[in-house]
Amino acid sequence: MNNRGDTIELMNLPKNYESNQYESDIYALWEKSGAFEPTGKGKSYTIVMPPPNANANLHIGYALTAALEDIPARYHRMKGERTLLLPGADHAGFETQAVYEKHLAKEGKSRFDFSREELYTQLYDFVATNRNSFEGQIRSLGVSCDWTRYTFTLDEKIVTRAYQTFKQLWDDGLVYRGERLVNFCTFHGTAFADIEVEYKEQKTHLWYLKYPLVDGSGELIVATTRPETMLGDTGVAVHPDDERYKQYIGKTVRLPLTGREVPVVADEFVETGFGTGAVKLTPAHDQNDYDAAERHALPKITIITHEGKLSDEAPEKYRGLSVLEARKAVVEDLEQGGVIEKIEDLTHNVGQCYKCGTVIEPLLREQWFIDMKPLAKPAIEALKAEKITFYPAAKRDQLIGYLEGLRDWNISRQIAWGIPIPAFQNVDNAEDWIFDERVDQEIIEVDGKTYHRDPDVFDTWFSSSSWPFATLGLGSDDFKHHYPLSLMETGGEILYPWVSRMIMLGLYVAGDVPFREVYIHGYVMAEDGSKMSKSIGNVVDPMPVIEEYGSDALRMGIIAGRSPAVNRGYDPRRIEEARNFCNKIWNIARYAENRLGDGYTHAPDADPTTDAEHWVLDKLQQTTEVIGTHLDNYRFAEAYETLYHFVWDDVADWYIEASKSEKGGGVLGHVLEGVLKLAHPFAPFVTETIWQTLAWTGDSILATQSWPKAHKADAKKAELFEAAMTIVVEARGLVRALGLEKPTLYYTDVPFLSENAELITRLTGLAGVKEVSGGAGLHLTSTPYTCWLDVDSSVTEAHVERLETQKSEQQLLVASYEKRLANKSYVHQAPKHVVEQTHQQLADTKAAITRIELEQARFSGASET
RNA sequence: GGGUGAUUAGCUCAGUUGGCUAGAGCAUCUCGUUUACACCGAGAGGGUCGGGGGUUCGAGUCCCUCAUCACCCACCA
Repeated sequence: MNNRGDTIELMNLPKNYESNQYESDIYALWEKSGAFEPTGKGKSYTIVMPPPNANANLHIGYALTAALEDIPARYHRMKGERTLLLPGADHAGFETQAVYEKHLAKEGKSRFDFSREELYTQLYDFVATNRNSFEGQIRSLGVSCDWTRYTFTLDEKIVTRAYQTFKQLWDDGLVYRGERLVNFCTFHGTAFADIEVEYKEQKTHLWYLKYPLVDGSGELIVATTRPETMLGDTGVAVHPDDERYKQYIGKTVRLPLTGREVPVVADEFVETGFGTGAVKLTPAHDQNDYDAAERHALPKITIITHEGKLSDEAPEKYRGLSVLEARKAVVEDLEQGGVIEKIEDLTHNVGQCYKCGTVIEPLLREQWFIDMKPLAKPAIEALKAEKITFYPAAKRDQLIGYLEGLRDWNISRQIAWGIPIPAFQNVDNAEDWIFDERVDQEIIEVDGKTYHRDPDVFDTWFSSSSWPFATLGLGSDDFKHHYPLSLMETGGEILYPWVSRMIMLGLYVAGDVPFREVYIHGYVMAEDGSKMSKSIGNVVDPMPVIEEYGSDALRMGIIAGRSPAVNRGYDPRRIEEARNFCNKIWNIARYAENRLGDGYTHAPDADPTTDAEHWVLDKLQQTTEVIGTHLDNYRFAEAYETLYHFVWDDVADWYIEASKSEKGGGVLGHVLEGVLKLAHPFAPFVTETIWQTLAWTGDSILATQSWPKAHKADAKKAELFEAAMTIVVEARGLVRALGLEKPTLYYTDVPFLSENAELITRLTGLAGVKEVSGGAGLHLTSTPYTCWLDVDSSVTEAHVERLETQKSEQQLLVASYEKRLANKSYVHQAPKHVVEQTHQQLADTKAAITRIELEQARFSGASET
């Protein structure tokens, strides 16, 4: 009668790990205990977390980010380093305002219904609500950050830092105000930096226009995709070497519709192969034309306003029309006048606002610019001197290439949600600008003169550039300990806008590179490999995943098999795999706790006695080293895989099974601790939960325990366990392949088998392992120890067949080894250890063949008699 | 146009400086009520590493080239 269920009630813990029962309590325990404050005595390890946008909930990609930042933080903390993982939130300037404007639109309002001050207050409240929810989500992901140092990008210390950096640039003459072409979104009413413009292919036409020469010597034909801009033309350019047009250089053409007379200039930017090789120049509305106009001192006529309408500089009949309306009207009029030579179809890229898709108009506007060349130079030098290590390494060269071609940076934004620019303009003298931090006032008096505040705010990235040292507090104790940061973990999309600028301003303001290492993560794509997007509706929310599978499972499932900077689809099967892994750890602990019993007292240095114990301690030692090396090199997926197979294959499948035949306890307790510690950076919740249930851990917290240390093990005894494993594997194989019914394994005079008899019996499902003085049966061929299974004669034919297959497989190997060793170049040129290895392989394989042949001989002899 | 990355088992992907018979998870097939776990155990099948050249004793790994895909940068008025 099986009364197991009735009598065995030993487990204190439920069978399956129910993550959602423990996670929030465990996080609260960590936070309450101050486990995440930088208290380590060793060297510093610091990550300042790229602050997520405070305007929305986190998406699944943030789970990857969280894991990539938290795993190294927990690992280094356990190694005793002074570890700081500093959290924050980003006001995300324009991003957030765009989100908020959508909210307003739903209520039938727009930003024009409010003053900038009113908008700012509303946005602050809007963001405050959202911050709570994503801070909770970061906790749910188990991120071991120090909340006491939490920083928001509009906190006073950050704002003040932005002012000071601006002032320093101002004093050094690196910031200037100038009228330049800016990328302007006429819908949002703000300018963008070059890298914020998104280019998309558009089908349009190429119009060929005839511009008559004033002297009557003919006409020039220019090609354009924007015929309406001809109203603002101030010249025509041709390539200086273009034979077709040399004769016209210096002459004058008369523009149709406006009648303005403009010069023909020679400029090398013209591509002779495109269009007609003659280019109309509209300096106020095209960057190339602007540059050419600067070189040839041509005037700039603004015919498009910031609202996207034709300006008063355009002929009266077009004024007030939108750009597209004007295009239509202009084309009609040109056709009437016979100016259009032909129209071709053309597909080309058009710059768009990345939020609303409005075509970006290059418009002239007074803005603050930073002179980037002097900032880029030291950054390039630092990168070339390899002061920062990149993962993957190729990103470094990419960044250098970017810095070498850098243009000046427009830091003015015409929005409400941001840090006001601390600059004031003399109301009586437009050229007179002063720096002043009294941004809460619109008008100030200085030296009897009246100044008016610049209504613009900084580009978000301007203040973010100081993030590494602004969060720590330049010159503070934290700064001394933690700057430069160890690691900057971020996505590839902000390599240019953020990473590059942090490096430049870190060097400029703080005098050193801001971080030693940069890890670029790939993106979490939708399951089918496409981009996740709200409009398509394939965005995965991490919270239900955590609810169902647990935070640990999400963390491990999402780093599994990922390489830096490579995009990959979200794979729920990996999450499930990791959930099962958590459960495996859980059940190892249940087994161990039961096995060790209430009377167990933990001794960290318990001596191994059995072969299996020596073996598992040896494995634990090796695994600790391998995981450490992987983590030191930010090979997260490899580290996780190493852990997974150690815990599952070595500990659970072999050691735990072996331990059932043994009495011990000390080593089991030690191995359990080792597993929990090694797994902790990856699966903090389940490991800490278990730690808290252990009788001997007292009030301690796993998160602040030390990383496993070496433990004595006898390599020879470990090898004996490997030998037992080999016997078990082959015996299982024979039992399966030949359909044997619970055979017995016999041997003669093998002490090691006597010692492990019970173990092998149970692991293989044999009737027993017995010593005899002699006998016949199926001999195992994979082990040098002489042992055999007793079987009846019905299976011998299948056995002989199997032997033949095995023999030919081994013979193929022998042939390949012999061929290799016969090659003199190989023997002489390959490294010694590789050649020696081949010799060893050859010997081992030959020995195996000898055993197979011996067995074959036994059976051929048996069948002959 | 320039650049980067990818292409390995049915699927999703590892494979660190060139060196054991190329791996994992999932899926498939077979067997299993062994005192932690069916979110489990034992086994099996499955790949000429995108094509073609080359370097090398040796190439999934390095070089050239072609093809396909993805992304980034620059833009042709």
